[in-house]
Amino acid sequence: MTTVGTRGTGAAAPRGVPAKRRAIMDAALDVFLREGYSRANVDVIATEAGVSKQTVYNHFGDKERLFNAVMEAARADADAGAVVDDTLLRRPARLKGDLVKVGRQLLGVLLDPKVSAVRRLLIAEAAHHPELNQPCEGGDHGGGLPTLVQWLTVRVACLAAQGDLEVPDPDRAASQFVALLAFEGLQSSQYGLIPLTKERVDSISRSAADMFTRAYLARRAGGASAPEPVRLVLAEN
Amino acid sequence: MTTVGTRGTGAAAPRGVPAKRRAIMDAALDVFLREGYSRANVDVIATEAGVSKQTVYNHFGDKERLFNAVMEAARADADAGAVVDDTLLRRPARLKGDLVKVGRQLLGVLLDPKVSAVRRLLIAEAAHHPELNQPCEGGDHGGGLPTLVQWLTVRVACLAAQGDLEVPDPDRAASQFVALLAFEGLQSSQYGLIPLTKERVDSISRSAADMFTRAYLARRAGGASAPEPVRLVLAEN
Amino acid sequence: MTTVGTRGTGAAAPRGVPAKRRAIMDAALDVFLREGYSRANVDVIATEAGVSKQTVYNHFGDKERLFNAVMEAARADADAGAVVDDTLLRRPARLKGDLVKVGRQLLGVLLDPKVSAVRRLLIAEAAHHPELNQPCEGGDHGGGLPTLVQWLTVRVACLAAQGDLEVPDPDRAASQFVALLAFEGLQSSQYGLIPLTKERVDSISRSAADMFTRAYLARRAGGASAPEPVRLVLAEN
Amino acid sequence: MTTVGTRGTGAAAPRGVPAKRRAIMDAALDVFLREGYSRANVDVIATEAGVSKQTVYNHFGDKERLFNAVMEAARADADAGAVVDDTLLRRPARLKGDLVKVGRQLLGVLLDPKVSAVRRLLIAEAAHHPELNQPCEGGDHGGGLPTLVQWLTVRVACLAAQGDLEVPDPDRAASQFVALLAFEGLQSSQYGLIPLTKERVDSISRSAADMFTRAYLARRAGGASAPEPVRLVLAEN
DNA sequence: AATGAATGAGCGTTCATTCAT
DNA sequence: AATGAATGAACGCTCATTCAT
Repeated sequence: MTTVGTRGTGAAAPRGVPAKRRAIMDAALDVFLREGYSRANVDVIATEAGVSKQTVYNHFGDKERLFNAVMEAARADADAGAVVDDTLLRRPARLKGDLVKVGRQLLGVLLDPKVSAVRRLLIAEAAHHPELNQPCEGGDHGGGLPTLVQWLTVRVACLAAQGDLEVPDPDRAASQFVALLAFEGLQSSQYGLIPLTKERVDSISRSAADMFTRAYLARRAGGASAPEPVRLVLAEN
Repeated sequence: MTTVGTRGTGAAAPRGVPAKRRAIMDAALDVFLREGYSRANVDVIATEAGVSKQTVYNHFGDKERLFNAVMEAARADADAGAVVDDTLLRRPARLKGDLVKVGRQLLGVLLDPKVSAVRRLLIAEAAHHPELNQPCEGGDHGGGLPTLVQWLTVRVACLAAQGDLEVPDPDRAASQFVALLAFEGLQSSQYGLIPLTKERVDSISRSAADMFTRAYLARRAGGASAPEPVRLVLAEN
Repeated sequence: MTTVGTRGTGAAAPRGVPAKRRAIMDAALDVFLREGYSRANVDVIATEAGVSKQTVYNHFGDKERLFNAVMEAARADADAGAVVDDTLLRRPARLKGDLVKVGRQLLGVLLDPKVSAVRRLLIAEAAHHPELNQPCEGGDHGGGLPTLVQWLTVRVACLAAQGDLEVPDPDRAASQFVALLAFEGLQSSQYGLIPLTKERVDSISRSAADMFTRAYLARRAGGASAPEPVRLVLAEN
Repeated sequence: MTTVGTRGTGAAAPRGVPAKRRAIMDAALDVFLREGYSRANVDVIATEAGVSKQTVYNHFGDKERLFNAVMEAARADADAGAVVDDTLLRRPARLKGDLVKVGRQLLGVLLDPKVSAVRRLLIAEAAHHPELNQPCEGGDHGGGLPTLVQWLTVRVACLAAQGDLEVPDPDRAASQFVALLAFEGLQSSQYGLIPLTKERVDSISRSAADMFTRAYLARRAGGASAPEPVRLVLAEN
């Protein structure tokens, strides 16, 4: 028996159809991200995948469908990787500090080179491949943003329920925090093309956390992160 | 007289080198925005410009330089169009309402179909045409954002100087307001691909204005723009 | 059975890769010789070879490499065809007559239309394709000259060893005989462009043979073609 | 008066029609020799001549006629430059040495880079421009060979008349001497593409002179240029 | 006579896709 | 299912030539 099943001979060099399909998709993603859709060359994809060109066509029909399959998978991957430390934002006393940490982590996944390349490609090809952006409502461009916003929404809602935050709409507040981080981060890094310095990441995160706490931190006695006397004055009213 | 001089009969059909150059750039912008860089066909550009292909090459050397020239001009145009009503944000009593209006106008210029197409193309080609995004620091992608932020910074600083706002850094605050608007707007509209409903624009603008005022509105007696009961409740504490 | 295997029905219409490669090279040689390198049109070559243009590029990469491959093969062919009657120059008594015959045959292969066309093309493109003329030392331009000179050198050396010729350097003498023939022949025929009359060929051959015998024939008794008394005197030593 | 006649303002910068015609021809010759006919670009010629393209067309009609005019002039120039020291071959005692000197000079003019380039171009384009080689009978390819042969013929005839040479046909003998030099020189130098070392030139010249004297030197007392012992023996008679 | 702009045909090369094995 | 060879349609760019000034 020469050709074995998918996991026949162990993990060393998986053979068989699924492995080839996977190799093609990996190579295709690389090439599409590197070159863009129309510059990408099916020959190059086949070569980098180690298969013949016809095999690519047998599996995916044409370049367009290959692209769609690859980008869908890429976005799923990006979503899977969009996680932050789940222990954060659980202790009110550390709220602002945790927000900064959340910001740093979020910028990390958001500006990850591969995730960024996916996002740029989705934006680039949005007009020519309408089916790409339909499924994901809210118009996410490949960074797992909905996942992150959802997580943050829950945390904000909890903090609000505990009285630590004063938010009229936790979902909106979560989105706003992400917006502050993401917009600044994307603009500064040319949509992920040039990496941000650690200082810049910190600065962006602190700015966002600062505005967020200014806006939504509950104004009660001992608010550590709201030392301004004006608030006290306001409270007197 | 059939053939007129260079500036013969007026604006009806301007002749001469500048007019041709202009026609080429207009056609090229159309085609590039419609098709993207590598899909764009120089033949089509020439035809749409009403000139021969070699005339395009005589003027611009090659496709790449044509692209650069066109995109540079497009960004300049976008910057020129990036203006909001300059009478806004001058009367503290109307601050929040004015912020909402500023937001609506800003989203209008930001999501203008052509401006959006330019931005998408700049993002799409950033990796292959590094020279495109260098000049503009802060990494602007074709929406005249720096211009708008600058204007807003001035207004914020004035309001802060009058004591109406309490902002540690007017530039940062202006950027944040824009970030709230722009990120939400871009995500919702697929980077300008699908127009936003008037309601969505209003919603985004109000959310941004709300967060902004929550964060930065000075808390002094008679804060007209902070009528939320929550604060009153808060004041009672 | 309509479509046959690679080597199906014999020589009638050979199929397969080698046959196509050969067809391309044949067509390319024809076109290059007819038009020169830069006038030659790859489309025409493909059509004359009965293949598509991309097949040409699959096999040879680009026009330049196709040219190099074709010219190398053409020179090898020319060398293979560069033979004269090997029974000549073996009998001293017929030396001069044999030299004339050698001359005629040599001019025949030298001025063969195809060989001449190859030589003209090699000369024409020498400056633009330096790799073409490097391998063959002595700077041969496609007529198998080294082969012929080598053969002649051997014969001259043998005759000298027998005392029939008096040559200080057989190789040089052989080259000189060829030079006399070739230069006159090439000049007269416009480098093979216009065929030489039989009379002209004879005249050139006789002149060369005459000078050769005058210069190198041993001066001993009975030298039919050397009636000068000096030679007789010389023979007495 | 701004534009003056051809020699208006002195030799510094000749103006006027003839100067322009000359400038075009000079530039065209450069470009044609450098690039060959079909690679040569009329735009480049015009630019190098310092005139506009249309001026080229006004003067010469089209590329073909420009080429013909230029090549005709180039051959005339080459003929004009084809001279050797006219004091040579006048003293029998120095005959062989003078032949070597003639050979060196002849190789010098024959392998002059520009003359060689003209020759290569004439050979290259012979098939496509039949009118180029018609006028000059004997099929000369741009080196002034007929001129040199003619001069040499006269000298050989004189020497023969004096009894120093024994030549059945001075014209043929002169051609043969030139053939020995030229063929070897052209082959060795890749038709003038790579310069010959001084040693190689000497070697070629001596070989040709040696064969020539062996073949045609009159065998009488005092043959100064035949130092071989056999000849000395011969001289004793 | 001279110029700069313009033209249309053509060329080398590439690419997504399909046959034949 | 997989391969290597083949295809035809484009595409970016160039060039000899001409028009309008």
